[in-house]
Amino acid sequence: MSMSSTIKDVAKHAGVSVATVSRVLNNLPGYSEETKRKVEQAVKELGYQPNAIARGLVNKRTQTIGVLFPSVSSSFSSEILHGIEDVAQNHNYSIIVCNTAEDGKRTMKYLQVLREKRVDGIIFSSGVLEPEYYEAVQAMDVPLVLVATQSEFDGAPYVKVDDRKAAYDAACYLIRRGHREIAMIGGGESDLIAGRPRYEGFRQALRDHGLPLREDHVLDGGFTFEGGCRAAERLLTAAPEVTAVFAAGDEMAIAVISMAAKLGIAVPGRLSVIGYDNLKLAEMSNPPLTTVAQPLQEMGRLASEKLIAMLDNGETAFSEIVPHRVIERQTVKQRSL
Amino acid sequence: MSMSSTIKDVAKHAGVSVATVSRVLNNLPGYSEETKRKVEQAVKELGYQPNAIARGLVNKRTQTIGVLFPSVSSSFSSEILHGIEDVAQNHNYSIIVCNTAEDGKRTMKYLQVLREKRVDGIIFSSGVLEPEYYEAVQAMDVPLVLVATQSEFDGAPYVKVDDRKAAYDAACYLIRRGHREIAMIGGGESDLIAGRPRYEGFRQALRDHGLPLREDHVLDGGFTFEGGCRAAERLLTAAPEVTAVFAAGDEMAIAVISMAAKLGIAVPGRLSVIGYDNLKLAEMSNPPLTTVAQPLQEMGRLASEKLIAMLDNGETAFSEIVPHRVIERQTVKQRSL
DNA sequence: CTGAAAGCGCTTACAG
DNA sequence: CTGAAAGCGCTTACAG
Repeated sequence: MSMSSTIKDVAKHAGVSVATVSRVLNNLPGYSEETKRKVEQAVKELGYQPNAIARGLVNKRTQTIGVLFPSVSSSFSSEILHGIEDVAQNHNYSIIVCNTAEDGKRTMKYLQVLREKRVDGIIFSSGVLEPEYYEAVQAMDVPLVLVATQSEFDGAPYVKVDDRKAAYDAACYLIRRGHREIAMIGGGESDLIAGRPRYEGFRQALRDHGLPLREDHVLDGGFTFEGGCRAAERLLTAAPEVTAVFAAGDEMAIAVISMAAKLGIAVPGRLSVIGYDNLKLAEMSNPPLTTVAQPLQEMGRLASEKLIAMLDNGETAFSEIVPHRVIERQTVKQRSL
Repeated sequence: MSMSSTIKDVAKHAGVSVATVSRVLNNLPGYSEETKRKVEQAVKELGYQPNAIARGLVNKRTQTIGVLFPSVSSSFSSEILHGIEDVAQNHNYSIIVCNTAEDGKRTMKYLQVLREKRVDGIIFSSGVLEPEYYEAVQAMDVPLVLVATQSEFDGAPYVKVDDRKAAYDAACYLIRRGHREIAMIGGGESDLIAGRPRYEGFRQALRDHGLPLREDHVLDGGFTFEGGCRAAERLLTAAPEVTAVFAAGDEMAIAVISMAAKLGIAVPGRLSVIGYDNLKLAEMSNPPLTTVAQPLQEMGRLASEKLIAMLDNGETAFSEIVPHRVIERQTVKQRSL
């Protein structure tokens, strides 16, 4: 094939200098209509494509953003990615996806790669931003935005839901529906981002409604379907008095439903369940899952917009708490009091 | 912050030439242990990070791969992406994700961006490779690998399952389990990649077993949950005689289950269903979904490996049909004959 | 074993 | 309105 042509070829072909070609290509001022025409003609005839790498070298801008996910195949991450990618693409940025697998070594290696590749900015999704990570991005001197997580570091604005409040609302929803013996399956107290705060919100709701807090009704499902199954089995066999459970993640909620079915417990007939996230599988659940929704795609969009505003307009970004809301479907029953 | 240092700074600091620094950085021959030590020392002291953009400009290699998906938030795509990303990362390649949204304009625009950014290769996932797309990547002169799709173009090796055979096997499975009145909900005859072939396999299986082919038992669910619901509703209300349905996609299979539940039809008691794909939601289904599995993550890995073998070793890649298999869970019942 | 120099394909003062 | 030249940060013959 024809060797891909360069700006030099275009200049020669059009009978002008490379400087002039560069100007018309970049819509800078300083050339006649006539030269513009000649250049555009030459570009077309040669099928010229600018080399973004060369451009990046001089501009020190690559028009690419690095995005770090703890897992790239989860429905949770892909929704966020979708939002990020969409606005990025509209603003002429490309996305490099990085799967950290929640592994420190891998994360640091990726940060290194992103640095060498000179990405313009970084989005860090849903994990804890270790000091080590933070320092690494500080060192690369590019803006950082967090999504579905938060941190106390300066210059690390985040966009997320108020987890505590969302969990609080989930519990209140159950209480309003007449439930008194409510259990919770969460992601583990040691997870300070998505674990602990939801337990706290849950406990607070019970307290505020004068309901007794039974710690044996508060379990850890580790945010996975399997963990949710184990926790649900333990709960449902040991505590027949509970009429409702709040699972702080849809996969765990689905696990509760599955386990209930296996144990012959009707949902929502004998057991109500409310989830968290509103993943796509929530509406595909059988019965369809009532859950508190995080606007994941929108969160991705916002994070992307904030980062790009910093990049393109030098704006400073502020953290943003996005609204959650409970989506009523068919897994919660109204109990007569 | 300190301006990020360059190879020149390192050279000066170590008291050698940039050529020498480049050599030790790239493990080329030609320097004493002593200089190597000095250079490494300087690198460390300055916190030097090579600039991959500059390197890319001269090497004409960016160590990045562009991956095109029709949808980036589907469970299907994310599994493939996961596999691709994993092997890419192990071979020092980064992934730029592109969401084509199955839109021609968007796809072409992305191809253009990938060209300007000088990606080393392209993976095209699960859609039809239009001639226009093919020509665009031909013009960029980089290797291309297809995954979960195929095409007749030269130099477009693919890795996929044998859709026709997989559908054939799904139907056979149902037949072996004693079913005679079998329906199918597919993705539409006009989809030549994942639609038509599966209908063909299905029909062939019935024919080979001397079962009558009722075209009113063959519907189009468009590969979506909603489409699956509509098709299932139509089918289940109009054809009470069917005892089993093959849904050529897990989401549609789940839709059948949901619709059956809504209609008071027990699964698998009165209706058996087998899906296709083995997405994560298949095991979370209630009851757990029997389905024919495509090894999506592995397919992504293979595609990535093939592309990288072409890139790094100049190997030529061949198309590969990967094995499918039916995963038995709990939605198909054995009927006594 | 080592360095000076050209070159990758652009952009951007600077001078006219 | 236009061009010559320097420079972005590397790699790679070439010469020694």
